[in-house]
Amino acid sequence: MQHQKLATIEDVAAIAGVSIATVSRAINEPGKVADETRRRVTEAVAKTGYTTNAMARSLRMRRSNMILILAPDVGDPNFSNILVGLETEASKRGYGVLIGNTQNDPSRETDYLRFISSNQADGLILFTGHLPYGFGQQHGEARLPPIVAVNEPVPNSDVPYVGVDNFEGARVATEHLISQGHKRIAFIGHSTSKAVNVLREKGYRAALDGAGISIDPRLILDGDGTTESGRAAAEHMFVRDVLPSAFFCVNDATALGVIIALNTRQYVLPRDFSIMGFDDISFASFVTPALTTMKQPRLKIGEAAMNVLLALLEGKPSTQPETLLRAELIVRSSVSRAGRGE
Amino acid sequence: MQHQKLATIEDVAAIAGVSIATVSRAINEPGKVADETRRRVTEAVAKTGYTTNAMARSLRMRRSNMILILAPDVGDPNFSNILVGLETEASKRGYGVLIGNTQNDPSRETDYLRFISSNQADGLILFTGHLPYGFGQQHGEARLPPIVAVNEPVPNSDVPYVGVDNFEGARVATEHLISQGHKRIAFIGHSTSKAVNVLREKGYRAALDGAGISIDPRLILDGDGTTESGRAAAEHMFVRDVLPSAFFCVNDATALGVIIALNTRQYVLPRDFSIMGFDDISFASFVTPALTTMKQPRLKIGEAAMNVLLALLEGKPSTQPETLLRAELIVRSSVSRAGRGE
DNA sequence: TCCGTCTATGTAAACCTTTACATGATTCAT
DNA sequence: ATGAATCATGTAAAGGTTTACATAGACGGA
Repeated sequence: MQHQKLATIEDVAAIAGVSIATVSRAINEPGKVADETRRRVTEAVAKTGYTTNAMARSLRMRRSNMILILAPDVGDPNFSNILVGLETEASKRGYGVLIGNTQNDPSRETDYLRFISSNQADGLILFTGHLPYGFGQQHGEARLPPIVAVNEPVPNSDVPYVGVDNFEGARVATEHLISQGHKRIAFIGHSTSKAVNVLREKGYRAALDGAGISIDPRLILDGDGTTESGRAAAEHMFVRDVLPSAFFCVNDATALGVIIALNTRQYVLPRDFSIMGFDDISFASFVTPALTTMKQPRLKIGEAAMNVLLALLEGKPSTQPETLLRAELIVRSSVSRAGRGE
Repeated sequence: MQHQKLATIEDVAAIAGVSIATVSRAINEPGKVADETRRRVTEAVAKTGYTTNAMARSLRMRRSNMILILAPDVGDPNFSNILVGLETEASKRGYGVLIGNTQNDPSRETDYLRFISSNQADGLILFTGHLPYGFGQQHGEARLPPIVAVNEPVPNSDVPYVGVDNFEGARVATEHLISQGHKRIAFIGHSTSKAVNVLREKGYRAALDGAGISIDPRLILDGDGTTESGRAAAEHMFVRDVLPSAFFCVNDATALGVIIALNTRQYVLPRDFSIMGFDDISFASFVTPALTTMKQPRLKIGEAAMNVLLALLEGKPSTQPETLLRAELIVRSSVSRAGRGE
């Protein structure tokens, strides 16, 4: 009773009194079949509950209508919201979504290639920022399928990229601080190694330039995007006693670190200092003070990325190398007007 | 150049000078093949970069080595951490993981059945708390594959369930409050419609019973698990002026609502009131005061659920109808010793 | 020496589609 | 009336495996 022998196209053909080719056509290209025949087939399908066997179809057609999504950490909330967009769009177009958690482990990355090399997936979405280890090796190794990178671009490649416009978002964020009267604005999270950090810093600089505010290098501090690095950077400023009136942090996690440092030093926020984050991760609205930040359009990023990939799969040449979506300014309470004329 | 015609088992057979049957055996049942032959096949595989076509294999073997995961909201952080466990365990055993976001939409649920009925997935993990709409209909409709329910059991069914032990967790949480000297402990989140809420309330009652504390029905308030319902419930207590010294909330979201209500009323926490949550969602450590709560073993839940499903797939009879995992008490700062002798 | 057993391998069917090509009927233009 | 073109359908191959069954050789015991 486990497997009650599902109806095949042959059963349908027998009942409808036609050949299996006609059944296939009636289902996939209804226009190519006479009205009366189509009716009989439809009826037979209904009677048997026939549903076409995806395996046989994939084998014959050499494609699976599946998309493989590779991410270093599937548990990352930032990822999962983008996933919703990816999945929604894929499902709309009849594609299924396969996920692989690489944990930045090369052997796991290689392992997932089997989905590609055995035709189990037609396309690939990468959150890892690099091609899976083992790709494009010698002959016989997995060929490159259509690929789209999300969040982290793949350097030195022509893989199309979809993500938030970090430069523009950082500029808007910094301009918001400027519009509140801030002139001494720190940037926490300088890093030459992460593309995201670099772009956001550029946006920060562009905003200050645009407002004719000269940049004080002592207000630009290193960070790696973690809460701890944010805390350490803020602490460092107090030790050196070079203080800003506002902190623009490379991301919300860093901003949280800054808030912790300032709270620890008994400052009242946002009276004494303003803080601006980037990302709008889920806890941003729960910190005290609630974090003013730039919201990543995660759903849209997912949808856009999947659409780019599906276009590629349909053979449409990739239109543009990257698709950038705007971040949205979310005003909460961690930013106030500059007080002491700084 | 798109498809460079991957090597097939036939190519390997030709190079190794054996039949395709032998190649298949050399790969899948190495013991059944002579050492020398096995060596030649292995060599030929290496030379061609052969990798078995999963579609053909699935077609022949009538199983896909894929698991379909259906969840109402894939973006839910609670889900995504469980997903990590599910995926890890599946991947270890050579299974792929397919995900479907139902958004509680019956038509989407039905839509995903195609994966089952076309043999694209061998088993099903359900987060939805009910069988997909359209299941078990008349003949021809999708047959039930092996299924495991996670987080929300499927009522009136024999679907095995894996989740946290809500009763036990709630008891431990309440006992913790009691151990801190609290006697007037409110329960926020009473509901007869959600299994989770009912179980947690039972745990709460059991702890009070165990400590010989009589239950004041006025301290048990309705809620649906949302932050707003928590805020409203706390507010309600002040209006009626029936006050506890501690709040045990059905989940962290509710606890957040209570904290917001108390902060708004200018109480100092946890000096004036203690608050205990359940779940340990990501923001729990960032609220002020940081929330003491019961941590769900999400990773383990995922792993356990997948293992139950895989056992089912291997034909092992389901051992027990439900697998309950213990929640862990996470002490932060929202609970303090009872102050005013209450 | 002969027979039965065991081992290693090969042959071919089955899994279920899609689709190139063939066929026969019908329509249309000349 | 005839040939070409169009249309609806059928036949059969191809897609790449796994595996039941067949075969043949080696081996051991009587």
